[in-house]
This record gives sequence, structure tokens and C-alpha cells, in this order.
Amino acid sequence: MKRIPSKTVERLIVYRRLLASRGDEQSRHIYSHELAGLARVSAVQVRRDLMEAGFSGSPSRGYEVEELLDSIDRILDAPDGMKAVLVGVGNIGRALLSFLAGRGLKIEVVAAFDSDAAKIDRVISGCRVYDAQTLPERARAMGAQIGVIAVPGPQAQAAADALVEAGATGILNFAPVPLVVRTGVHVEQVDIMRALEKVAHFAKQEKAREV
Amino acid sequence: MKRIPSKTVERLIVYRRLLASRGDEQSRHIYSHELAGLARVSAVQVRRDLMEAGFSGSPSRGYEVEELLDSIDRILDAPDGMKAVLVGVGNIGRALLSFLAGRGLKIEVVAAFDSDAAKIDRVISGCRVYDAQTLPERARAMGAQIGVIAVPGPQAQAAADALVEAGATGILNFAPVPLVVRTGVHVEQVDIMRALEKVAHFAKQEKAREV
DNA sequence: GCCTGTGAAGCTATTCACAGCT
DNA sequence: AGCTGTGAATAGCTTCACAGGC
Repeated sequence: MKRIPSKTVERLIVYRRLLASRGDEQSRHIYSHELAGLARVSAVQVRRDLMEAGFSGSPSRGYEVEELLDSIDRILDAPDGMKAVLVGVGNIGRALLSFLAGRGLKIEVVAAFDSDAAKIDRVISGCRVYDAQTLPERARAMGAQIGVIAVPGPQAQAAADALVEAGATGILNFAPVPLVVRTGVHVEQVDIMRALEKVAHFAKQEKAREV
Repeated sequence: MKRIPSKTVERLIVYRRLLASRGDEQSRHIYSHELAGLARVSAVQVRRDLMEAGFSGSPSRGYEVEELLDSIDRILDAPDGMKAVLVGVGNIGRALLSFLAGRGLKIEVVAAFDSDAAKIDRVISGCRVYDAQTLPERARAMGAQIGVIAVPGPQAQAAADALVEAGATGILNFAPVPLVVRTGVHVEQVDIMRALEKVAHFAKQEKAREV
């Protein structure tokens, strides 16, 4: 299967979400400029992305929504879903679990791990918490392809190593630490403090321009 | 002041963090390839970034760490700090507050807002929660330049409008919704579910390659 | 020899401009 | 007339390659 650029993948995820949450009373078709308006990107950007996705519309009525959704699903999702495990059940971990709970997404968090005895064996948003010691065997046994790291910085690399050992090929890292993994493992960094500092910087710039 | 590219700003934040957390027993100087190793980027990338930042090293001993930190501070931070308000005290909001609490960062969260009566007037990680109704006046009175949106999607745009009305020039948005703001306001999107779906997609690809 | 600083090249991402269809 | 699909142009970002200095 053709490789889709990273940025395009991000937008396809957004398009899918927007299309799926459109009211059912909406038209069965949508024009690139309409979808662009919802996603706050340019119309040509939408057309490019859908082109990358190998999807075509018709000049007369635009893109057929159901087909488009199927098409995006086919590209983004694995046919039989993906299993993820969460390492670190702090605020972020809990936020993630509560988002995913119920939502019939193709990604299921099958286990959480923590080294805090007070959390072990609890069930949070339908997900059981296990002793972090048991991560490598358990994650492997459960067939988890994705690991979510939500532990404090100093423990993040160890968590990553354990996840890779368990066979994960994708890691979502909330710890503010650059991870080292062998090739063949995709790491996605979500650095909240960095995002905040970045906003602060540009807010300062905008402020200065305001005069 | 010269505009620094977005990606460079992100890395400067990471460099600063890495340098600041280096043990004190470390050398007073650092070479581009050393910093690059810590940040998991290329050495030439580091040199370019520091060049953008208007900072120079010496070929013989590299970059002087203290000076470099000062230099990055001068670029990234506002001299008298920045004030932020948080809208939505859920898991993400709490995570953010607990990260920032104590940490003597140049960004201070001076107030939080929520519409849940059970949360109003509570103090979380040293930050008081106010009624969301009072946001525009209170945020303006407090001089908040940054707004952090951590409410459910459907309420995000209203929160953004209120923040802009209150005079914010930077918004950090955790809601999975593209925001519309007038020019002169910088929006930074942190989309956790999108990040997870993105990891899932690339994990799938890596898996497929694994054969 | 090993470093920094940087022009030039290469790569990725976005937008422009327009041909072609209905 | 208004849409899609896309080559060509542009902009933004990263790496290459090397001059210059201890």
C-alpha cells in the first residue's frame, strides 16, 4: 500500500471526524470547499489530500460522503482494529481512557500499567490497571501493537524499551523526553509543556505586533 | 525582533529543557553534536537553530551553556512572564495544572474556569476555579494573554471567543475542533485523539513492513 | 583533526493556475 | 458557471558540503 504523507494522514483523520459528526440530515455529497471550511484548510488542500488517498469526486456533486468515509477508514484503520496499552495512569492517561471508553473506535486500550500499588488492579474507564513489572509479557500476550507512554520523563525510555520488547510498532509519547527506538517503530510525540511554551512565545509576538 | 520559524521555536524549547536538566557536574560548554544527541536531531540542525536564534559558539569549545540558556530565554520568554487561564477543569486541565505547579516557569496559570458547580471555588494545584460565566471580565482584569481550552468539543469555539474577547493573543486548544479566531491570535492545536489515530496508522504500516 | 557557520542543494508541503467535465 | 484533478511554481524545512578557525 502506498505511503501517505504524515501531514495528509493528520488531515484525513480530521476530515473523517468532521464528516462522521455531520448531522444525518446533511447531503450525501460534499464539495471540497465545504469540507475545507469545516476543517479550516484550503479547498485545494482537501482535493490534494483526497487525491493522495486515491479517492475521486465528481465535478458536478463533489465527493460522496459514505464512500469517502469508507475510503479513509480503509487507509487509516487496520481491518481488525488495533490494540493499545497505556503505561502510566496519571491525569493524561485517565483523560485518554475516558475519551476512548465507549467511543466505538478501531483502537482499543486493552490494559493499563502503573507501578503505584494503589492503582494496581483498579479498573478505570473499563480498563484494568496491572503492575508495570508485568508489562512486557502481558502486552505481548495481549497482542498490543500500540503503546501509550504517560509516565514522568525519567521513566519514559524504560517504558519505551519494554513496549518495543513486547512487540509494539507504534508509540504515543506524552513524556517530555525524546525517545530512542529501533527502526521499524513509529514514535509520535505529544509534548504538552512544549506546546504551552510555544503558544506563550507566539502570544508574546502577537502582543508586540498589536501596537 | 526577528521572527523565528515555528519548528525552530519547538526545538529551542527542547534544547533549553535538556540543558537546564543536565547535571551541574557537566561541562560549562557543549558541542552541537552533543546537544543533538540529547535532542535526537542532527548536529547541523542544532547549529542552524542556534544561528536562527542569533547565538554563536566557538569552534574550539562549542557553545557556552549559561549564555545559551539566557539567549533562549530572551527569545522565548516575555521579560515579565506570561499569565494564562485554563478553561475546563477535566483530566487534561488538571494534568496541565499539576505540571505547572511549583515549576518556576515563566508561565503562570492565574485562574481556571468551569461551568460545573461542583468544581467552582475549588483550588486545584494552587489554582482557583471560577464560574465560566465570569471568564471574559475576569480574564481581562487579570491580564491573561494565554488561554488554554480543555473543554469538550462543542464548547470549544465559545471558549475561544470568550478568550479573544478577554484579550488573549495565544490559545492552546485541546479540544478536537478547528477554531476560528481573528488574525493576531495564535492558536496551537494539541489533538490527542488524532495523535493516537496517527500512531495507529503508522504502527499498522510498520507491522506490514515487518514481514 | 574536529569544531562552527553557512551557501547551495534536496526534500516536503502548500498554493497557483488552468485544463477538462457536467 | 462551478466543480474536480493536477502540472508547475512557491514556500518552508532539512541536509550536504565545505570554508575558516583553533
